[in-house]
Amino acid sequence: MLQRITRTREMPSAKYTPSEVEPKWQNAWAEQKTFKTPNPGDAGFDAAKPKFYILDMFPYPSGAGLHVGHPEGYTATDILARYKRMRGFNVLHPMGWDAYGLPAEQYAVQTGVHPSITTQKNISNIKRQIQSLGFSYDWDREVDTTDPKYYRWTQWIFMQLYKKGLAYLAEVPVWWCEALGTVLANEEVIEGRSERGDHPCVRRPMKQWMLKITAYAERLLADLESLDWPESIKIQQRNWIGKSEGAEVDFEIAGGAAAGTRMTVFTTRPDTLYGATYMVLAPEHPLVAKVTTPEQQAAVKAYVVAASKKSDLARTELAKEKTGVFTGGYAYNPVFDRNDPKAKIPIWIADYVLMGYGTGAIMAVPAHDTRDAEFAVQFKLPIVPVVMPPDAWLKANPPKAMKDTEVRALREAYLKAPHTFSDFFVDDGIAINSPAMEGKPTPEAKKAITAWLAQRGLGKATVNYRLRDWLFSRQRYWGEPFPVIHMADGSHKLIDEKELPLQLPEMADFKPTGTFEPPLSKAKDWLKTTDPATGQPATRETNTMPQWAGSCWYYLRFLDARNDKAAWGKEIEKYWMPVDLYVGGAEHAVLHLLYARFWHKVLYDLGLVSTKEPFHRLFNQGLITAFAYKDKTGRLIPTDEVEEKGDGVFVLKASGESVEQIVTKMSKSLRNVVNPDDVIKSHGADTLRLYEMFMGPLDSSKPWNPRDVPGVHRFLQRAWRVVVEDDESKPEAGQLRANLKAAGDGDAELERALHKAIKKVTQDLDRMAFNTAISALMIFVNEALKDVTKVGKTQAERFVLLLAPFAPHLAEELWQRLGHAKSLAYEAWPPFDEKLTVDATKEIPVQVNGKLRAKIVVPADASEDELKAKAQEAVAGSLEGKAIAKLFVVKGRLVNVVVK
RNA sequence: GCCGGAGUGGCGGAAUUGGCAGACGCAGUGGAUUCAAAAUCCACCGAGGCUCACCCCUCAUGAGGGUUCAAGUCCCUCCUCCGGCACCA
Repeated sequence: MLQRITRTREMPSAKYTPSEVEPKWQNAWAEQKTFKTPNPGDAGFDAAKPKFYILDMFPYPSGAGLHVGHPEGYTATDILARYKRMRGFNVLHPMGWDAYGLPAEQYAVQTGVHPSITTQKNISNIKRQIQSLGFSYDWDREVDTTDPKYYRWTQWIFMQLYKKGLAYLAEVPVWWCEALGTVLANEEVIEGRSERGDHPCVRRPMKQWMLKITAYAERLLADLESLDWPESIKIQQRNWIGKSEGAEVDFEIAGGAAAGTRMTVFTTRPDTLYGATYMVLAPEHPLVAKVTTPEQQAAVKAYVVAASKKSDLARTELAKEKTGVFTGGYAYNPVFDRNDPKAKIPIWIADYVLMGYGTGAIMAVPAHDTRDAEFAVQFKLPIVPVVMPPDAWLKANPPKAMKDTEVRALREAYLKAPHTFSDFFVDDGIAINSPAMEGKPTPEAKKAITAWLAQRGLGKATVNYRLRDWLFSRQRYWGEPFPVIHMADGSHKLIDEKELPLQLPEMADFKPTGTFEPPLSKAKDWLKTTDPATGQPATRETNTMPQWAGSCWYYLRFLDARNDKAAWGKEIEKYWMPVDLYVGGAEHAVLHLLYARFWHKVLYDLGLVSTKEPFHRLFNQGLITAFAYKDKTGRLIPTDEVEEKGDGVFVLKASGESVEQIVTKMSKSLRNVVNPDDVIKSHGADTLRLYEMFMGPLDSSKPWNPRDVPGVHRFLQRAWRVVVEDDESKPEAGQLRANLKAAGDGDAELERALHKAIKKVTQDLDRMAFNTAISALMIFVNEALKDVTKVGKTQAERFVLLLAPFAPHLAEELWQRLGHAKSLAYEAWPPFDEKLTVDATKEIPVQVNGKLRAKIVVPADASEDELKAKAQEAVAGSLEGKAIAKLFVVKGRLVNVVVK
């Protein structure tokens, strides 16, 4: 009896059963450490092989677990990792956890459960989910940013930045969220409310740690050129860095208390200097108090106070109308003689000028700048044209009364009254009313006036960046503590490296302090320390680092994750870096990718890494969306309230009212969220992997259609059937098909189909076109199942290897059943013969005057003459009585006969 | 407003350099198998027309124009959707 049960268990299944096959192989890979990757110097390391570092953006282990968007990118990288191993690469493919984050801390505030407990629980859940998909990560390299063994080195890198003078304390305005009791990063606040919880936030100045990313602005911009990244991401980074070239120009204040003081403005259009009819200072500008006359004092003060209460946002988005106040003061425009009445121009303050950019002061040229124009119109300030637009512009934007007027008249009108034209001219033209550069085109005029100013010590060419320094501290508990102490005299210094990691104090109470002090200020014992160098009492920094810190360098820790002597080994870094392919969502286009590049460049300057850039190639996967429905009033309807009535017609179950199918982000309220666990349970991990890749191109967003999942599952069943007899009514059920038991070449036509598939899959993997690669596999299986007894053993084997990166569990099972004891993970990728990828004969379309008229069957390599002859024969009927004007023959493609 | 990206059957999507538009999958229709069903297999499956049996014809890749023997693909104008930035002088 016992024996019988054992025998039954050992009997291989006849049917494709993912729930048996998948855990079996996941366990085998884990036990045998199939995907453990040796480093240079380790046993088993083969230096002769080329390297491939393929990285996923590591996830935040949220309590909600994985959604189907995560496995999309992870599956793509896993397929490529497996493929590259089979192509003979040393593949580095790690995974870890970006585990600091606000949710765990908020949960701690509500429940008192320590964030590390919540975090570990979430990590183990999400790790289970990731492992259930059969990804080939080297789990011996797993990292967790909240692990002291990891953040010790995050703190160490901060110390390097500090020592280089790239970290400093500054009083800056930050978002304070009363309800959450913390400061939030700009990106965590949307329209003045917290992203999480939707609580109101206010701007207030606080002392914060800043990192001097602006010192690297030029290199961060220039080195983008060398990267194989999506152009859209590069453009976003360029915009964010916002380089603009122009000039600084000094204006001297005329009269009053500040007479003679120089006021410097930044402009990208020094060529319009003769058109500057007023000046504007940001309300926070230090010269405001000095230039304001006693009569204007009250009005200016009121405006400055009002502006300080507005957030940056209110100053921009809500302010459709320009506001400002005249200070009563004047300045001399340096291009005019002091005695010239045009030289003296009024100084205003207005909040459309920002203190944080350039010098916080501008020269206003209303004729050639839309913002200045709006302001000038509002406050009736003079508008002087100094750039003559091209004729085409004048004709396209004439004053209302001057439509169809000739250009000469338009030019005269422009000189007299540019504001009467339908738009203000802000582009390049010819300098006018500008003696120092009269008649010069804008680019030359800029050079001329900049040189003119420099000669007289009145200005110089300057480059400005929009990029600001990085606000690097948060008033939170759950983050890396700064390795910094503050002395009684207000100075600060780094702690000793031997003290690392500086661990977070254990706390029972995570509630906000109720003041602006961070939660760590409550850990009194931890707070007080002494400076070992001087023996003086000192206090620890109570801010913690932002979540970005840990993710700025995790790709480096993966190289040498268990090293407790250094953050990573030098030789190891040299071997693996840079990351060859980095895959993740486009939401990190700017922040994470810019911060990581910044740190990497600092490490490069310190000689700690060997490459200038961390991520050579970047690929953004698209969003996975879902279907929902919309009724006539535009109301969104959850999926489960709708049924389909044939071809694209959907109606409400309750009323029968017809609704429209639309695509949305997955959301709980629309009940269209897909949980990967459910898909694995119903169809298996290989089906989930395959469906995610089959949906469409990796980089485009596409809707999840539950109805399509069984389609790819059926394909896997068919693939199984190529190898295994699955008819349970037959005595040989569950066995290898008879034609596969002995070596054999298989069918010659099928061999061609196989070579076609190998070629297509190989080429498609090289261009990351997974959907079409899978389609090629399907075509082969369809071909093979036309007569499954014709499949030869090596054909089956090569097909299984081809399938392996996509559906690794199924492939391993079939590989084993084909008689192999070892995993196929390191088997050589099957080669193809170009000659066998084309059929012996080909069907060629024949067109007459571009319209399809016939098809001819010719040998694949038929000559042009042969095609010509056959084609004319085929369309003889259509050619009757007509003269052939021309004959186009595209070899192997088509013939087009042009007749008159 | 500015900068990107995209519009192809009922649905997801294919289509090397301009060369048969709709690969592959889903859904649908008809049939085989079955006591029946599931599963599986076979056939059909853009729209319209034709003496819808066979052949064949016309139209069709968001709209309109253009270049070309030939346009989903190249050029111009416009529309719609998605993403990013938003007074940066």
